[in-house]
Amino acid sequence: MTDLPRRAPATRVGTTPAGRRQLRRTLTTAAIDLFLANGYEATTVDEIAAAAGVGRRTFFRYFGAKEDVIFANHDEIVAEMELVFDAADPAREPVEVACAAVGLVLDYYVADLEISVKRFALTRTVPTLRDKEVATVDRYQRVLARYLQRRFAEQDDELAGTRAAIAAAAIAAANNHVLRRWLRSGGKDEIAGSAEQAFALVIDAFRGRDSSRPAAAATGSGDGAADTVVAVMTTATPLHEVVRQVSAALRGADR
Amino acid sequence: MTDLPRRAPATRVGTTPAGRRQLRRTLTTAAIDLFLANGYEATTVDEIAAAAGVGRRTFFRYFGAKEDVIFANHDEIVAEMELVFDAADPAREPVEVACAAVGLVLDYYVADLEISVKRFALTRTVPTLRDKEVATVDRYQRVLARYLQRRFAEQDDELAGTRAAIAAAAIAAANNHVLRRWLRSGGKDEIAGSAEQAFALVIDAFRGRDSSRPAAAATGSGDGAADTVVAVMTTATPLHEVVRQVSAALRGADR
DNA sequence: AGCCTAACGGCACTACGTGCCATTAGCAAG
DNA sequence: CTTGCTAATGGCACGTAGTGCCGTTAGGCT
Repeated sequence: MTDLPRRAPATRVGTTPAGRRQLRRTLTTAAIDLFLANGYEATTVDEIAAAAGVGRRTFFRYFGAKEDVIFANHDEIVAEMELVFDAADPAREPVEVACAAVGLVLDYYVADLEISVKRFALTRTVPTLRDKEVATVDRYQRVLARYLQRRFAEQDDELAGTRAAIAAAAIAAANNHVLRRWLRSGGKDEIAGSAEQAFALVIDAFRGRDSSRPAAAATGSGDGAADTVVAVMTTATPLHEVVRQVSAALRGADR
Repeated sequence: MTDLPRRAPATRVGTTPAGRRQLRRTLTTAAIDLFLANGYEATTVDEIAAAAGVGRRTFFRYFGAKEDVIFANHDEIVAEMELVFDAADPAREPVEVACAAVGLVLDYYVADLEISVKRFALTRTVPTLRDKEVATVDRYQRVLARYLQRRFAEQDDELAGTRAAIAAAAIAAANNHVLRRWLRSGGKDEIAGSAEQAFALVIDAFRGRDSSRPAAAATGSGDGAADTVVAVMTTATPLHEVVRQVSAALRGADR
């Protein structure tokens, strides 16, 4: 008789994909702000859900665990990385392709500066979240390693597996290092250049030794101790392309 | 009156360090066997404690969390790695020293083949444990990175931080790759040789480049829509240095 | 023999994560 | 407009991890 109805539920936003995305984001921002204000452990899922205007049970339908709430969309990024692999020029250096793919992670972070910086403050402070982030990075890294392993195996590299694992780790580390430095600056530093610089270190270290590729950069060779390379390009050329060209040219010079 | 005493507690083993180590090990092996038999999630801490003949509360005095029980002594390993760094010949290649230090991890795993193999079966299967292991590896990696950063900075490497992070990741990845392959073979494969081989890949990739000096990149600016950059350098110049110069030049050209 | 420190067990409590179910918003069809 | 269906949501209950607290007592010391 006096069955008090449980409660009038808020409007049903999860029916449309856009609505789901919106609510996910609302939950994420609410959680981040609460974490920063009161601490991660001290914040309960109930509070997050209440701040977002939904029930606790709904929170767990959107995020499998409390710690997941600040790491939005790693699945999307992985899927996009796979697309990069599929679309990549098969003649291009595998490590370069992998660097380009992992660069997508940077893009995602840059696109959401506000959240990225706050998340960084949390992952630096809260061990649980740090570990979770490390695990996330490890997933990217395994995707990279699988791709590199395929490519290296094509090149008859008898150490393809080992080299792929090492190179993937190096690429992920380069990405993370640049990313963290940028986040520590609050997103103010220049990032594209330092990313290219860091990736260049990796590419330089793990260049395949399948010798030359055609290059737009000309190599004027002397037969002295050090050959000379003259590269001409316009400032409209994206930096990563510059690096690719110069790298190829130097490789062509049997460096 | 009939105050039934809580229970006759088992003999108090934790008073001596040797006793504590023994009980830790008992808990670890009991946990591993239960995990393998019934699954990680399905095994409760109560069951583990009971199997080891102690109370649930005591379990949490020995391990901070359920997932920690299968990862014994990472603190010891880190401490030992620091010792290796302190005792290392300062003239030796930093990356080599770091490889030697991380080799200690291999030693620990080899010394406990039985547990190592079982733990591996778990970390391969249970996501929670996998993530925990990844986090553990990340701690080693940071220790390596700090050491390498110091050493690289001594060598006036202006990219010491970046290079250290990348090299540390590569070293850790090499170690893990070899370790996992060995564990997958049940500890039957030869390991010392493949470890040397993998480390050689890393050492080769990150050999110190104290030889060459940079060549300046000149920026010839036109005031058209796209400026032109002419970079002149020798092939002895390491690629990362080339990139740095070009990047700086392009940035200087108000890119 | 008597004390003292601390290892241990038990209890209670909070919060996470999940299965289950009733409710009902939003939509499609008549 | 009405009816019916689907699924998003909220509430409830339950198991369990992890923690604070306290009483008990083993093992060592004087």
